[in-house]
Amino acid sequence: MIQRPRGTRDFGPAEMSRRRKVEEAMREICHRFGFGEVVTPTFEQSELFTLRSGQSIIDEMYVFKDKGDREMALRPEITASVIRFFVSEMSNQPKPLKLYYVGNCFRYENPQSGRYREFFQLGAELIGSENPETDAEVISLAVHCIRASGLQDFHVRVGHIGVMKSLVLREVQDPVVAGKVLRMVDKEDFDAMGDMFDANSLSRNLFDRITTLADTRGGTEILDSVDDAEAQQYLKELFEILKLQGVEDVELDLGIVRGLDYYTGMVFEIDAPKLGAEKQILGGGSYTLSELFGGEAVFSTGFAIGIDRVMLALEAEQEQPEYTPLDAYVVPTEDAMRKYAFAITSKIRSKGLRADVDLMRRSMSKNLKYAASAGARFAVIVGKEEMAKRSVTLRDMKSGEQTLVPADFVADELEKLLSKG
RNA sequence: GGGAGCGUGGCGCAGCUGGUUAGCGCACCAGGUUGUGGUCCUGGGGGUCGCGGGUUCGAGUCCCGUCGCUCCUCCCA
Repeated sequence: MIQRPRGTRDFGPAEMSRRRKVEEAMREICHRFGFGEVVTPTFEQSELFTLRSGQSIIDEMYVFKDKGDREMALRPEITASVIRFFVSEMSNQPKPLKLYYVGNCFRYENPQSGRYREFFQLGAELIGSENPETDAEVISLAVHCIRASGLQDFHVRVGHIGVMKSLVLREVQDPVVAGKVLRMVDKEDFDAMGDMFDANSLSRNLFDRITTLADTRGGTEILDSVDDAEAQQYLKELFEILKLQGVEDVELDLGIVRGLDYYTGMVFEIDAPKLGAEKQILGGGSYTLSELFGGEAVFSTGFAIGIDRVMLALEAEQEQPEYTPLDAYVVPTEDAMRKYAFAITSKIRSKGLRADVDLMRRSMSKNLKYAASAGARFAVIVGKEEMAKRSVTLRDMKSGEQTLVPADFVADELEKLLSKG
């Protein structure tokens, strides 16, 4: 038996139906916000990703040499591809550019709950603008996407890495040491940071200010305690606009610090508290990546949603909706009626309804049983008596109620009954 | 990279200290039922007990190894 590769999943029809609904709802929100879809390759030259995230990620990617001896990687994320696409082919488009994507990504990691080697992301990038309203627009889009999925319990945190960066760069003279400090803050490794402070004879006072800042979170009222005047003003405007867009309940969290250099200011995360260990369902922020890929410096703000985790969070908080893949299942009462059954089925399908018909030459009794277990909302009984009157019987599989309808109007009648629920 | 738990028909499981033809529930297929499912009855198909080795007269059961799954830690683009 061939096994499924580690960390990958098969999705059956019922699960795909739920996933597609969530994905569709999010896409719809993206379109409403004026974002257009892009699709980029599933694999890229691996350099694209090491440029963005550093050499160390090579161990966590699926890398391979193609037949022309080029080093390729299955994409571990999609932002890098979108920015590559922008730099090489869309940089002369009118700004701002609003792009979104949905796709599978691959990371060679140890699988666990909410973490897979193949996973799915929906993300958006707003390219060419840098100001509070731009960031607010992107956060608002992100929050609306999550809301559209149906998830109730989620938590939005917004931070600004400029506050921490300016504090560290201002107080630590050696830029190499400053970089180390920032990375340690990112990893919340304050023990190691303390040791390094001692080794470089940096003041205990600065250490305390950094840890305090990393711990600063709360409502907009804590904005007043931000001692970086520029960031303070920026965040004030950002939160104001968010509120006007109906996005409240956003926590300010100055502890969100990304170690990577291209993050410029605002950073944000959303988690679903019900998920436990892997509870982050979305991450984003503003950055400048384009010059890394050989373009001019262009500011962008973007985010990516972990669709798999959103699905897990939805499962954790709500009953799964019943899967009814068929509006009608057509049942001939006897062999002589089978050909009519196909004609009726075709008639129903052509009206856009989901219909199926017996292909196993089963008895009527078994067919009704099958119709129920296959999740058909109605059975359409095609029998001799009805056909004599050019009619068929519709049977509501929930109530058992039956109605005789003219064969020519099956689909219309079904539509009417379906709309009643 | 470190740790924990688990591998027996499609799914969920039982199988006591080793003992003869490996079971149960659900699901699937058929018949009872040549015009009525979500009741019932009967029958049927489907398992090299994850894999390899060892101990033994005999291994699903004990020992060693190995692979896989799940979760935690770690890491996070």
